[in-house]
Amino acid sequence: MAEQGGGMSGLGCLGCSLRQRNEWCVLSEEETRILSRNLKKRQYRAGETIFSAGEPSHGIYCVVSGAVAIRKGDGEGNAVLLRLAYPGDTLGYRGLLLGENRRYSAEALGPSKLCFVDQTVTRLLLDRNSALGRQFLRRIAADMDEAHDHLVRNATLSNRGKFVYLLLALMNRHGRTASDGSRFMELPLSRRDLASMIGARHETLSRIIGRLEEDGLARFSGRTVHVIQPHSLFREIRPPTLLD
Amino acid sequence: MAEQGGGMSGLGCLGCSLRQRNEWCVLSEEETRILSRNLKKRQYRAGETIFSAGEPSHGIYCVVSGAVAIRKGDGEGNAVLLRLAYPGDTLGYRGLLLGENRRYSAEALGPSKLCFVDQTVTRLLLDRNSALGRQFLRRIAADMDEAHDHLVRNATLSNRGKFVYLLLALMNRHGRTASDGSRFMELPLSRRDLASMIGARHETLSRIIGRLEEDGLARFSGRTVHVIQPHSLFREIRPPTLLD
DNA sequence: CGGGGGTTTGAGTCCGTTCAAAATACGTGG
DNA sequence: CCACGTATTTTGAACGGACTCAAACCCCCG
Repeated sequence: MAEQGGGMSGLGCLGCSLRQRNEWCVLSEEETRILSRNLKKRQYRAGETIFSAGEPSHGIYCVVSGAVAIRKGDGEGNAVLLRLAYPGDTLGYRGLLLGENRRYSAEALGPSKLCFVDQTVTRLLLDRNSALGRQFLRRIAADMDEAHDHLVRNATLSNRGKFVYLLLALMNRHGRTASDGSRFMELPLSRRDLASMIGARHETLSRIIGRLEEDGLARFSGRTVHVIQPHSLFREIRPPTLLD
Repeated sequence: MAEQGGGMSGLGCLGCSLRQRNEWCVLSEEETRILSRNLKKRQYRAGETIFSAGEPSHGIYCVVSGAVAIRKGDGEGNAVLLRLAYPGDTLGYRGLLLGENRRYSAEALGPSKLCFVDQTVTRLLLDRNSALGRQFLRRIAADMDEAHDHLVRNATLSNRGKFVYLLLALMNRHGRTASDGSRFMELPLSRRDLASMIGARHETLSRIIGRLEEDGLARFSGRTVHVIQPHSLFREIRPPTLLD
């Protein structure tokens, strides 16, 4: 039977459709077989933690299906949701590269499947195939850009602006377009987590959501969001530009 | 004559003391000579711009002496000072890796010396010596950690907290300890830039500085800062922890 | 001496937080 | 299937922080 989102049982990584799009795509058939034989695939339940901050890094994870939340604390008990990871994303490469303990934790948002690749196997492949290292470089460089953009938005936008941006980003991933052109989605996150992503209290987020509804920009009901005119949300974050 | 902070004229990179501590340290003597022959060293005046966002990436820069401000705009004219780069730091590797235009700009804060390494030379060395790629991976991974910590602080700390943190970080780089144990420094940045680093208006920063002085935590006069008890500043950002 | 940038200060307003309580959804066991 | 307890979400009121707009100030430089 074909597995959902992942590979065909018999072929291992060779049959994994994700491999086309992530860093492992540069591996030869032989190398891919090495990878296949040495990874552990595992199913996680919703809310289950994949790894936690502070524990030693034994290898990297590759998201096969589902979604994963990357959380990071500041040592005072405050935890922030840094970003979400989706099928094809690779987690935990930094611990591997720097030989440090994990600096953040990863938690399955819904039922999710992940592959674990041991440190020694990764190193082996990294040595065998120098293109793999280059792929990781590109990946991290892209992640870096994202983090920097995030920093700029945080310094620039209001809480409302940050939330609107987040909403549009989530819509890109999780949204579907209705027949009338409006868009809707199931939020993959609790309000608490949404709030922590924009660095605000959950009460504040509640009010922001309230105001967004008043303004007719979106309708929220439980975890489903409905955006009538996505365009008007864009105007929120790219505000009154006179020349445009 | 020995050059300040950099290398000895005759030896090129081989004599560069910085090489010990940055990613180029893994190059062989032969490779280092290739590097030497193909880089352009240049002096920048205070405020001079090294490269700007949007222009194509032709290579990477290595800070030899001085300090460099990394600025990034959000497309609306708001520019944020992301971080400072110091001797030994390498700039602009992302454009190189992703083959994209520069996404931020770099400006010399004071008189600074930088080496420029062309794209083709970097690629050549990257191909010749796979350890160099690994070094860059480690470097970016570390930068990434820094960016993520920055994100968490932004989501967690108040403006005052963020500024105190910034002050302590700058003190680490630029500070000197007086005979009585207090510490002082020349700020390398204008208040405007300091404000943009914590994502606040410059007026707000002024008031924060005022309050810091009222509270006896620091004394500001022009660009010189004097911190009597650095310890009490630490208490500001690692707040009332009961068990400690 | 007169700009001009950078910096400080002031007043008013809005936004975001805190603390507290009510309302709603959710999962479990009866 | 319902009742219950728990966790999440919403709402309220009061406070404080941060922003805007504006004016004054300062200091350096021509």
